[in-house]
Parts: sequence; C-alpha cells; structure tokens
Amino acid sequence: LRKSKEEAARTREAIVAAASDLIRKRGVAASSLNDMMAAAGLTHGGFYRHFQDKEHLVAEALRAAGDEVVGVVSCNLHGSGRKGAIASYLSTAHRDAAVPTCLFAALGSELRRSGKDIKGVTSAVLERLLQLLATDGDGRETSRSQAIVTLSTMVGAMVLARITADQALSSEILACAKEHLLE
Amino acid sequence: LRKSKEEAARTREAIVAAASDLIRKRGVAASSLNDMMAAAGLTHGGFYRHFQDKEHLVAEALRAAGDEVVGVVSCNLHGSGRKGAIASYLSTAHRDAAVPTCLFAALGSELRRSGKDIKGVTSAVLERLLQLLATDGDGRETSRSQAIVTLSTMVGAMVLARITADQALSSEILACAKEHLLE
DNA sequence: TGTACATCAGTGAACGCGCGTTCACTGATGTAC
DNA sequence: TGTACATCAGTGAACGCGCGTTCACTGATGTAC
Repeated sequence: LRKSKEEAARTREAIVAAASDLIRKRGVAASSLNDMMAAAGLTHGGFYRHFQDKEHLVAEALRAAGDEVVGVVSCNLHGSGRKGAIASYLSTAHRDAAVPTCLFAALGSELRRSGKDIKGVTSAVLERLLQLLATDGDGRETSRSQAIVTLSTMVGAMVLARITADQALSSEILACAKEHLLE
Repeated sequence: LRKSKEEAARTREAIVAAASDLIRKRGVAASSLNDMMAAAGLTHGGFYRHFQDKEHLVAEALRAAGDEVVGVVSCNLHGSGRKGAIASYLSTAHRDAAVPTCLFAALGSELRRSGKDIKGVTSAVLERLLQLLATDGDGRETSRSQAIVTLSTMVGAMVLARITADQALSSEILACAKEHLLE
C-alpha cells in the first residue's frame, strides 16, 4: 500500500505534530512510539520509514513545539503587547491546557537530562524566546537581562502553579507573578 | 538472614535516602527499584518488606528531599540572610550539583503528572518554602506575594540554566536572576 | 536463664508486560523503455 | 501512451530487554514457656 510522495510527507508531518502534542502532555519518556504513531492514526511498524530512531523524532517534535511557542508569544506580543503576552502565558487557561504551549514549563526538568542534539534544539528555542521578549509589542528594545528575568519568572511560576495540588495556591502563584511582571 | 529491628529501620532510611538522591538526579520514571535498592547496597527483592509499592517510596523520598531543601534554605537564611540564600540557590554549584538540592527545579515538570499523594507531599514542601522566604534572615516578615515571585524567578532561572547547552547563556541566566533578586 | 519455635529482612529466580526496534509481507506508486 | 518492474509507505508479528512485582528460600532475630 505504498503512498505518494506528497502523502508520505503529510504523514511525516502528522507524526511530528502528534508527537509534539503528546510529548508536551506526558513528557518524553512516557510517550511511547506506539502512542505517538497511534495519535497520528498509524501503527507503530511504519515508524522507521520516517525517522532514524525515537530520539530523532523527539528532536523534531521539540523543534515544532518550539516554533509553536515562539509563534504564539510573537503573535501575542504584536497583538496585545508585552503585557498581553505575559498575561496570556500566566493564565489559568495555559496552566490547564490539554497541550501546554510552553515546552520549558512542560518539560523543563526532563530536557535537562537529554542528549546534545535535543539540548541544542531547546537552547535555540530559548534564545529566540529571549530575543522576542527583549522587544515589546511595538518593536522597541528592552534590555536582555530584563527579558531573562521575565522569562524565568514566567516559567517558574507556571511550573510551581502546576505542581501544587492546592487550587487556591496555584491561582495565587499565577496572579502574583502576573501582577509583579505587569508592574 | 533476618536483621534486628534497629538495623531494619536503618535499612529503610538508607533506601529512602538513596531514592531521594537518585530521583533528583534522574527523575522518578528513570529511577528503577533495582537502581534505588542497589544505591542503598541491597538487592531488589527485599523492597516489599519496607514499602507497599514504588509510589509509596517515591512519596517518602520526595518528603525527605523536601525536608532537605527546606533545611538548606532555612540554614542559609539564618546564616547569610535573604541575599545569601538566594545567591546560594542561584549558584553554578547548585546548577551543576550531582544531586540537585531543589526538587522543584529538578523534577518540576515530572511532578505535575504525579498522583494525588505525591502532589500533596510536594504542595506541602512548596508552602513551607514560601513561608520561609516570607521572612528574611533576621525573622522580619516580608510579603507573601514577594516570596512567591522570588521563588518563581529562582526556580525558573534554574530550570532554564539547566536546559541550555550554551554554558555562557546558562551562567548569564543565573547572573541576571541573581542581580535582579538582590536588587 | 535455656530451649523450641515462629517471625521476617534480605536474596535471587521468575512472572507478565510494554518498550524500542526489526522484519517479512502487501500492493499502490514511481520509473525505465 | 502503455507495459514491466523496482521501490517503498504502511501493517502486524516477533525480538530482546528492563521494568514492577511475586515468591520460595535462608538463617538470624524475637518470643513463649
């Protein structure tokens, strides 16, 4: 049942997209090839027609997730300015999203133990995010160190808000971080 | 080869301590019972004489790790004040430690997907850390919302500093966060 | 205090399972003439 | 344009492995008398 080149390329993209979502939902280790292929509507056997091994798919999926978070933040920056982008990131909607947008908050501690290729991918995403945040919605430059602190606070607040079992504390963390970053 | 009650209790503590270290090094999922028992100098078969199942050990190990981070921060606060405690947390030594002190920075994204028992343990640790940070080294109260923002920035900066493959960027993140939090 | 027996901490083999990976196979697609 | 054949996307069974968990066993510890 060979597929046309266009169809095969679409299949590959579907696998990457499914992997990108599943990995942000469950983490890298807990996302099996079987699960990711099934999420793309395929059986596991065909995986190696598209990717060398699991690590290569993970790297591509994280690159896709990185493009997405950079795109969303960029879009929010240009649409609602620096404050709007921060408020959107620190919203309960982002905290509770079935597929978290930000791969750093979703995967941070797992990415630390990844191999060089994956670390390279996520480092590039981090650098792009910092450059984005070092401009406000109208393209004016703010300082790089301010961007670093802002992103650190955003990611840390989201990680802590998702850890706690106490809903009131979780919302309090997001609210405090938001209020502080919006001055 | 039955052991005395005291010896058995010491064994149990050793397992919890070994698990606490290994889990912060490698994460929960990547720490097998076999590895944790071996780290305590035992074989895997005896595990169920001490714990009901893996999840119960993980919960205890995280409680122990929580006690440790609360202890370290408390000690630093009383020894070198608020600024000293923050500087110590955001040091490259903490970033590169074989066994990370802070379980939130080390395990944040994995804890999010844990069961209720484990979330309860980590929530309690988070609350204790916030109460600690809401006092300075001399016992004076600062605001709770400030403690939340400070801890968010600390955890986020450590997560990001550990993710990046770029050593210069990693150190820059820690330095920026430190400078900002120390005013 | 001594003796006989029950308890149980720890060992090492075994289990069922899901993992990443491989492979023989199918049949539509792509290519050479 | 039509025909013959090579290619390869996708399927489903199979592999070796490590996982969490169970279990028969050992022999020192704890207990009853």
